[in-house]
Amino acid sequence: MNSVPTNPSGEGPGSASPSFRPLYQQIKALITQSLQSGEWKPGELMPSEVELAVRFKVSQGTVRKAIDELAAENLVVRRQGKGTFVATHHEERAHFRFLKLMPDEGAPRPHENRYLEVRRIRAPAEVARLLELKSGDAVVYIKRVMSFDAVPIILEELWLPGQLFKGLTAERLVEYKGPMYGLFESEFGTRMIRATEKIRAIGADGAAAEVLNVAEGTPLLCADRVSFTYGDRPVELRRGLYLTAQHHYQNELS
Amino acid sequence: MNSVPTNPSGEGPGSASPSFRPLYQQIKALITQSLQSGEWKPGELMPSEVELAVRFKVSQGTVRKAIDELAAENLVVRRQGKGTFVATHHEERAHFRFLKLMPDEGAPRPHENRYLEVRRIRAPAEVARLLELKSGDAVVYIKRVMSFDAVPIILEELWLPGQLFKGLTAERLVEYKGPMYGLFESEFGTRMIRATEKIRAIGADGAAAEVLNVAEGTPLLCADRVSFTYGDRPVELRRGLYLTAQHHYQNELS
DNA sequence: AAGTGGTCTAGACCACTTT
DNA sequence: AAGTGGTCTAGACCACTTC
Repeated sequence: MNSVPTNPSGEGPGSASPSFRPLYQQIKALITQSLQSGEWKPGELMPSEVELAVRFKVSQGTVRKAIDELAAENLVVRRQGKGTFVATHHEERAHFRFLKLMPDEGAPRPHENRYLEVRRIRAPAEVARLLELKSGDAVVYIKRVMSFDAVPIILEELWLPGQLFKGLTAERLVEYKGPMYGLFESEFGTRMIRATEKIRAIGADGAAAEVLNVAEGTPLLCADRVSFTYGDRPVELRRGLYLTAQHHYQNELS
Repeated sequence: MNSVPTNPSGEGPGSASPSFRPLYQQIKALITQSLQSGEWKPGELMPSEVELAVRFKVSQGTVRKAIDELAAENLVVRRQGKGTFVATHHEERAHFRFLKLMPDEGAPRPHENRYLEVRRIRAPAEVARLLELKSGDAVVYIKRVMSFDAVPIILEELWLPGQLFKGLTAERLVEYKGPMYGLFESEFGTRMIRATEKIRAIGADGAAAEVLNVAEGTPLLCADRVSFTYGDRPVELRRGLYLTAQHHYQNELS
C-alpha cells in the first residue's frame, strides 16, 4: 500500500495532473523556507534526515532527494557521520565561488581591502531597475580597492538595498575580517546564493587609472554582477574592474 | 538478503575499506566506457534502465543513480517516456554552453564564419604542454573570424592534435553547417565534454585590430580555453578575442 | 554503541510517449 | 496497452564520526 497523494494541494477531484508537483520538491521548498526564515542559521547543524522525514511525514528517501538538490545548489553541506549543515560564506571553501580572479602563477594570496567610499544615496534608475526597487529608494554605495601583496588589482563598486543594510558603515566594513558576504550573512541576515555576471573589456578611465596605478586607457576586465538571495530576489549590484596583467578570471565550462 | 559486494575489486581479505568504491560509480564508469568507445553514438538512444540493470546485474535504482550523474555532467540526456540519449553538440540546447558571448540587447543571432588559416604545423612548446603532446608533434592550426549581422566580433585561433584530426581541411570546415564541435564529434569521433577558460582584458594588436576593424589598442576580451574529452584528456586549445562594445561574456556563479 | 549520511535493493505506482 | 523515465516507500547494510 502506498498512500502518497498524487497532488496533495488538490486542484479538485478528478484532476488528472494539471499541476503535478513531486513530493520531494514540496519538501525541498519547505526546507528552503526554514533556511530563509533563519530557523537554522548558516553554519549550524540541521535536523537529521530521519527527523525531517518524521516531521514532514514522508520517507527518508524523499527527504534525501530534497536535500540532494539543496546540496547541489550549495545551500547546505553534507558531512558523512556528522550531519547536514547550513552553508555559510565563513569558509575557505566558499570564497572562490564568488572571487574568480586568480594569479597567473602560484597559489591564490590573501588580499587587503581599502574603502574609498561608503555612502547612502538615492538609487539611480538603472540600479533601481536591477535591484527591483523604486527609483530614488535608498541604497548603500560602496567603493573599494583590493590589493594583492600591496599591489592594487581590483576596483569595486557596490550598490545594496538600503532597507536591508541599515547599519552598514565604513567602520563595520573596515573592522570586519573575512569575506564581505560573510558579514552580510551574519550581521544583516542576507545570504547570497547565486549571481550572474556580464563581462567586458574596457579602457581604464581617469579615476580607475589613478586608483589602480596604471595609464588611462589600460585594458581592464569589467564584471557587472547581480547577486540573488532566497527566492531569486536580487540584493546586490557590483561592478568589478580587474587588472589582468598578472591575473585572470578563471571559469569552468561544464 | 542483500548480495551487494562490499568491495568487489577485493584488495585482499580482511581489508576493512582501504579503497571503497560505490557500485553505482563502477556502473557509471562502465557506461562512460561504452560512450567513449562509441557503442552508443551521440544523439542515439541508449538501452533502457532496466536493460542496463540486467546487463550489469544490479538494481534499476543503482543504474539510475549512475545515469543521474552522467546527466548532471551533460554526457547524456533523459527524456521521460522516450528514453536516455547520448548528448550531442547538434542541438540548439548545447550551443550556448561553449559560446558565452551574448548581445547586450536582443536575442542571440546566428553568426557567419570566415576562415583565415587552416594549416598543419609543429606544436609550439606551450601548445604541446597544454595538449599533453611532445614538442614538435603535428597540430592543426585554425584562425577564423565570426561575424554577427556581417559585423566581425570574434577572432579565434585553435590548436588541435594532428593525430586526432587527420582529414581536417579548410574545405570541410567551410562547407560544414552548424557548430564546430558538432563536426568534431561526427567526423572525428572526438566529443568535447568540458573546458576551462582563463579570461583577460588586452589591447588589440595590429593583426587583431585589422580583422575586427577597430583601432590598435582597443580593449578586447581574451579567453584562453582548454577543452577536454572523456577521461579528462585535453584535445583542444582555443584563444578567442572578443569585441565587447555591443556584446558581453555571460556567466553564472552558482 | 549509537547516530549520521551513503549505498543498494525490491516493489509499487505515476507521468509521459509511442504503438 | 506497453515501454520509458520519475517518484515514493520500507528495509537492510555500510562508512564515518562521536561518545
